[in-house]
Amino acid sequence: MDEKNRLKKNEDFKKVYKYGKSYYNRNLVMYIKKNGLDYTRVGFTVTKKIGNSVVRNKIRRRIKEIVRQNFISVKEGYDIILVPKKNVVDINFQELESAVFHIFKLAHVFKNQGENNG
RNA sequence: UGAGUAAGUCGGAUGAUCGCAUGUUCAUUUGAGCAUGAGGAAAGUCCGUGCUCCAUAGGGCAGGAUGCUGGAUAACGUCCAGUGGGGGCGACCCUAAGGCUAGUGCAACAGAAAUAUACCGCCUAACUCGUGUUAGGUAAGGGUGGAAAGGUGAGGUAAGAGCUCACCAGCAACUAGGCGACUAGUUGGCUCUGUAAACCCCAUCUGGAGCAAGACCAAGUAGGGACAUAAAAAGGUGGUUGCCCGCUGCCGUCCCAAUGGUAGGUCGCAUGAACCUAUUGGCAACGAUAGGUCAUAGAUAGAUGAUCAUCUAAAACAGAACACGGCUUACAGACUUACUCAUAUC
RNA sequence: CGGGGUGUGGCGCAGUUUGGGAGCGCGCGUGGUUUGGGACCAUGAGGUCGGAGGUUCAAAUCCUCUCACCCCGA
Repeated sequence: MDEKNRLKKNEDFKKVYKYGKSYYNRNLVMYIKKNGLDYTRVGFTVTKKIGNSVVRNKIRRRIKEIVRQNFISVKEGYDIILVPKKNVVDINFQELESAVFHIFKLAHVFKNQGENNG
C-alpha cells in the first residue's frame, strides 16, 4: 500500500460522498465509487462525535492497519471511504477487523468476488 | 504511630515480528542500513510578547484593560518580598485590597421613620373625680430591618442626650521610623449608613488583524498596468474600525502581451527571551561572567499502530500544527524532602 | 485556526439593559357545558433559571471559572 493508494483531496472525498454507493453495518459505514484508474484509493473519516483526538487517532490507526494488512486482496479501480460509528470505541482490534471484512464482502471488493458496479 | 501543611519528581518498562514520518549514508529503476520521532498539561484560548501584513498606524474624544506598596521581567491580569484584613491550636493558607469625606444614582418588603423621623414608651405643664385628652421635651428602652446617627461604664437630668469624664473604635493635623504601603505616639474637634464585580473620579497602559499572517514560482480563466497634476484645486464623488480633525484615490495621458493572479507547489518552519556546569550579585523572583551542548518532532487527509512474551495487571488525564512566558481546567497510581500538632517510650 | 451567540416548567419563548413579585402561549390534571367528542369556561399542579465560586442586605440579572449546543469567516 503506497502513498498513491491514499485518498487525500477534499474534492475526491466530495465526489465519493455525492456519487458513490454506501454500505453499512453496526460499526462502520463505507462509501465506494469507481475512479477510472488502475489502482484503488482509500480514505478515512473519523468525526468529532466519536470522541477526543486521542480516541479518534487510535481508531483511525487501527482501521488503517487493517486495510494495510489486507490491501493486497482488494480489487483495483475504486475510491473507498471508511467512516466508523460511535460503538467502535468499545470494541477491540479483532472485532473491528471482522467488521471491516464484513463490509468489504458486502460491497464485493475482494478479488475472489464478483463485480461491484457502484 | 496517627492527623496535617508546603515544595517537588515519575506517570508504564524491556524484548521479538510486521508497518509509518523526518534526516542522513550507500545504491541511484525498485530499494537497503543508521539515527531521531508528542505533554505536564501538547487542552481551554483567559492574558502578555516575538514575527507578518494593512496604504493612514498622526492629533483629540470615546471605548477597553489594570488597580495596597516596592521590586523582577521582553512583556503581562504573571512571579518574588512586604503592608493591611480574614481563617487555623499550629506548620501555613486566602485576599478584584485605590477613591462613597468630589458629584450623581439605587436601597424592594417590613417598619412610626431609610438619611430623615416620634408608633409604643419615659418626663413636664394644662384640663378632667378618674380611665384619659391636648401642648411640649427626649432618643435611654421596645418592635421592624442588612443598616435606626459611635460602643461599654460612671456622672448628670424632670426624663434624657458626647451634655461631661475614663477606656475602646473611627476622622483630621503634627512628630518619629520606613524608598513606600503603613506602623507608633501626641493633640484636636466630637461621630460621618451601605453599595464603585452602580455610573463615575484618579493613576498607568492601549492602532487593527492574525502563520489559513505573509513572501516567491505559477496551469486554467480574465484584458490589465504605469505615469502625471497642465484651464480649475474651488467643487463633485469615493476610501480611511465608533466620531471629529487630518490624510488620500478619481474626474487626464501613455504603455503592454506581458502583467496581475486562482488551482497547485516552495518558503515562512524550528538555534531559541534554549539547555547544562562553575563562579558571583540579590532575603527572593531574577540577573552577570566564563566554558560547553544541539540531526535530537516539524506533518499538510496530517507521522507512534497491531500481535506475542515477561515484570505486576489490562493502567489516569490526554495527541504538537508559527514559537515563547504565564494563568486556568483535567488527572489512576507511585515516590522524595522539609515542617506542624497529638499520643506513647527513652 | 479565528470570531459571535444561546442555555429559564414537558415544548417554544419573554424577563437580564436599570439587581428585590419567576412569567406568557401550547400541552397536562380536575370540574362545568354537550346525548357523546372537539371547541369554550373555571381552577390547579409543574422550574436547582446549564454547573461551581464570588460581590451585595438581596443574584435568572453583576463578576470570574467551567460544561453543552448552534451559527459565521478563511
